[in-house]
Amino acid sequence: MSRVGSDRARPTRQILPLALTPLVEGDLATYFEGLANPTRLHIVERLAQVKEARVSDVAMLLGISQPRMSWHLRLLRRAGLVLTRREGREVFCRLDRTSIAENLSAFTALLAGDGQPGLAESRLGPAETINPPSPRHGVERSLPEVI
Amino acid sequence: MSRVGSDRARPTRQILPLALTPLVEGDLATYFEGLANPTRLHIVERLAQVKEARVSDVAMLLGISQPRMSWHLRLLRRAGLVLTRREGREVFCRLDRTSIAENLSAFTALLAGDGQPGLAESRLGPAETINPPSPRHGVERSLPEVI
DNA sequence: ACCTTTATGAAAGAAGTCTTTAAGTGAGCA
DNA sequence: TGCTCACTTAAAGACTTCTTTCATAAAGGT
Repeated sequence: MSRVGSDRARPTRQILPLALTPLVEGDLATYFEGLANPTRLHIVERLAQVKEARVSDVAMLLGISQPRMSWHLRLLRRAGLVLTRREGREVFCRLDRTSIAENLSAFTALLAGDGQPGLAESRLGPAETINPPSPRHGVERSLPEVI
Repeated sequence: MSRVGSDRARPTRQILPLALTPLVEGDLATYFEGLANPTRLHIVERLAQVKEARVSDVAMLLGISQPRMSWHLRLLRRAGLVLTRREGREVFCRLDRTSIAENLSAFTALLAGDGQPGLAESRLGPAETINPPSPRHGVERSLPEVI
């Protein structure tokens, strides 16, 4: 996409006036971008097992260089997946479980079909009986306690 | 990444022998890649509201060209987010809610710290009392019913 | 002050994503 | 058979992401 700023820069949000921004999709896309890479998923996996760890320890354990670790850490922070904290000359990172939970439940809300139905019933295919008739059939808003 | 094959091609899985593949990270990264783009999130959002819809209807509603729709549909299929079905000369698409739920719970399992602890307790930071002491503190394996 | 350790930043190049235009495929209809 | 509709695929180019190498900053020990 476009964002190149210094960490908290978001593409869509930054340009459009607040009232017109899609909001949800922009933020969620940034969030999932943080997870859309094997290296970053490895980092997340490690941090999930260990609560908090020194940046260089994680880098060494995953066998990646220091600048590379730093790059991915930046994306992870921007995505709201990881928090970092300086202590002396070391930096510790850990999962931002609150933000993670918020984004996940925003996503499940999206899956549940929240928002205006758009091309609702009128634009359904001919053979339209795949799912049994239920007001909003599938996804449920369970999971808000995923932290 | 690398995958360019004809839709179901996955990078890591395809090359390494089955027993040695990282599995989780590779698949999850592909899955999240499908969600890491505003256009695709819009498609997913629409499909969540409507169960099933003609490809061209979704494209028109989102104001994107047909090839562009097709491109994103391919990534969505590869990510296990969307299923398509041909009927006559029209193609209908819908969310693959089973696959979505599987991937989401794989992710929450990862967040819960499943797998060997790696650099576990020995590598924790000095001021280590951010979270109250609980066996595996945060994320819970709730959500398997997210379809 | 100097030196060491650790983290971040910048630049450059390879690789990947995304979009458009144009061509190809499959299914229905004349 | 030919024509049209509804999609998919190919090719090319613009733009991003990712990685490496080199340089800078920040903190602490000597």
